[in-house]
Amino acid sequence: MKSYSISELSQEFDVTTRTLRFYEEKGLLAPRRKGQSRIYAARDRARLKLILRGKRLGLTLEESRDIILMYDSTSTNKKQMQALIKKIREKRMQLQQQLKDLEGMLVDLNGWEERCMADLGDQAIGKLA
Amino acid sequence: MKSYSISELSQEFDVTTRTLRFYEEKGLLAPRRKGQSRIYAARDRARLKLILRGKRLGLTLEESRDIILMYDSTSTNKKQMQALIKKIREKRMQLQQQLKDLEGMLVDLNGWEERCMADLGDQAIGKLA
DNA sequence: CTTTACCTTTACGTTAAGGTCAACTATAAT
DNA sequence: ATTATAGTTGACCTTAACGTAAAGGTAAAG
Repeated sequence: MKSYSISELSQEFDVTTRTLRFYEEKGLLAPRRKGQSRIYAARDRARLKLILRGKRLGLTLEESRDIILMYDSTSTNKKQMQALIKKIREKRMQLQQQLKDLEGMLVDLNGWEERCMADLGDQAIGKLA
Repeated sequence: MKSYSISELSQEFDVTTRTLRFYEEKGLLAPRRKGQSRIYAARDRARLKLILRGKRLGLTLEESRDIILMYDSTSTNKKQMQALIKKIREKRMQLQQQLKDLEGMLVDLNGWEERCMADLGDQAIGKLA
């Protein structure tokens, strides 16, 4: 299976090596070692993707860690599962609110752009007149 | 026109008064004064809404300020307008990426929930057997 | 053998977005 | 007059998510 050095991974995802070490420190990544150097496997790469997606959505690292744990969670006991489902539902509600916000903001931006373009047109016309 | 005291506004949007003063300090709000007390107008309320929407989407206050400035921007000169359009497009691209991320994450969450529910079902069946 | 390129750990610094606390001020009610 | 309620400024504190610098290990290349 393909594996990566810290600099390979950092370049691929455009983060610093410090960031990768930091994520490890926080329990989000767990590369194995070869000597003292870190070796990242496909699993770590996948996790990093999840973390970065989370970041783009404004999740904290802790929230991303929760999500990663969901990915990893092998079927546990009933109480734990129910707690997990509750968390999932909460997060989904929040994401759906975010979706609304996002659509609203896109509408705004599109409106503005149109307005701006129109104004630019007016100025051009003004020049011709 | 309706106006609001700092505590009215803070209660309506569930933020602290400190937060409102902080936003003012950062140039995001600009209530007028009556004596030494702040009086927020509909305009401030609208701005606050924008700020909070931005927050939910993970925007920084500075980004939200930019967006507010777009709202306020009365047709300026051509260079400025073009810069504005560029910014709008960048932001829109970013939001569209976010939209993808969001949909991806919702899909994941829905998948997990199903899996969890299924597992819970299995356990229930196990109890009956 | 030493330079070069990567890698390591340790540790202190920084920024954003407020929280918290202290010390007032103003106004209204009792 | 005193108490209560809402407001003010100023100052320092906190947390997350890294940045940055110091000091050094390791392995291949010249």
